[in-house]
Amino acid sequence: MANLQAIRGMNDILPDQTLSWQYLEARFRQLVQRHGYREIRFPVLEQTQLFKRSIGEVTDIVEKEMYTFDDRNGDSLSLRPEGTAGCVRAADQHGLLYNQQQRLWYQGPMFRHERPQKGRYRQFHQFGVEAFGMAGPDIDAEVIQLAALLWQELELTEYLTLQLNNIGSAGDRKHYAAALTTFLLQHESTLDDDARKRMHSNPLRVLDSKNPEVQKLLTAAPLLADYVSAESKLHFAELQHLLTAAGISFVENPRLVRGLDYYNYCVFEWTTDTLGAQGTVCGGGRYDGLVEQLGGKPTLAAGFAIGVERLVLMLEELQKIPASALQLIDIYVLIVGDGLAAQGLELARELRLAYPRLGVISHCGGGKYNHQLKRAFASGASVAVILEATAADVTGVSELKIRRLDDSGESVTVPVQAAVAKLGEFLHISAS
RNA sequence: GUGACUGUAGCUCAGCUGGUAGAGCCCUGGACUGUGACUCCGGUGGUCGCGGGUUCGAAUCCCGUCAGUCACCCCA
Repeated sequence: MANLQAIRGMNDILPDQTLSWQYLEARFRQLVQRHGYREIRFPVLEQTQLFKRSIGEVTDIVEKEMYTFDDRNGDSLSLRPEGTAGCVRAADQHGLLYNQQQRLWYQGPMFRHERPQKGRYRQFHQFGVEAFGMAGPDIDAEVIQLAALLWQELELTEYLTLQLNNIGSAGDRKHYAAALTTFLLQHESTLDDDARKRMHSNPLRVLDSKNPEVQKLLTAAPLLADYVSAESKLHFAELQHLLTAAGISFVENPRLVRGLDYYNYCVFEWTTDTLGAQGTVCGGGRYDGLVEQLGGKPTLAAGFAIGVERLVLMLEELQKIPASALQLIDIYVLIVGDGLAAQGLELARELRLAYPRLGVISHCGGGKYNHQLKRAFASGASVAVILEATAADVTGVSELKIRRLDDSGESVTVPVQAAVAKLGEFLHISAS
């Protein structure tokens, strides 16, 4: 096994962690479904062309981060680096977008070939929602509010900041990019290599350069805000109004330019400073042109994606996972002595039947009293039920003991027939 | 793709200037003829990431490689 390891950047999620994941997944699923979003599932593998045409040829994702390879028949396939493209393809292919409104959500692994670091992995997971056929800004606001509600349920609101920007239409940005390039060309000598390269391939990305020299220069550069259409400004203003009315605070960030080409009008990001360098936990926006770009009828759309690993990291570091979500086992049945296996199994079955929400383990593998009690404590259960045979009882016992698994050691002895009811009393719950 | 740091038992780590490996935790058996966590004694468990090189001899030095961590880039 020593030389058979997981692929770099692809993590095994072990039992200690899956409880946190399940907690988060349950909260998210419940929330989106209460908002009328329906789940869609689509393949992990698609034609490479789908991602090139949606995300954009000159984006980092397509240029250097996709897992791309040839199928046996020579077709170029890629592991999905994000969810929106596949979601749109699937929805359109099956007619879900034909003159309809749709609220969809998805969940699953995505793949990008990047150098792993905290909060960034080659296989990572996203929750996403996509809403089609609505002109917004009301739907934009709905989608953002959905995320805000999730933070609230997870008690993360105070650690997250919403950033907004209006990036206009694709046409607006083309005009702006031309003006920006002209400006940059005039000051080429003060640019660094990175900026000089991007100036031609994707000039907007020069805007978020971290080089102070470049930033200084940019204070004199043309502003995107001067090039975006009046409609997009109206849309953006109305969205802000709706968010304010909903009590959702935000900051405008004119430098917020997302790495995927398909966005238009409003884009947004939720960021945190609790995760180190990878602070973006959720990103999204409106993408009205994408469906048509992929060959469908023009369809309005908006959505976002959440990074699951990053959220789990936040929840764990801030200790926001409720203890109840981490306790799987409530009752541990000790079976001490020979000949009690059948009675022990039956008792555990009855307990599970009576208390469907509780976890019950019945001890397997025998062992002495001490050994089994130690296991009971280790399981995290709050109560032990102790079946014990004396020399005389070889096929069953008539009494058992219920013992609290804490320092008090409080216990009661009851007839086996009364065990189910007595246990409920002990735990302050009632049988179903 | 670039950089810095790291890689010794399941886990956390020690091993000084080279002489073929230890501790704690965990697990397990027993001390106290049975009620976990305390104390004491014993036991299981390691190709020292992998591959080369230097050397009489390398966990320890050199090179390469793989992996981890964090950062750059970019994003979830």
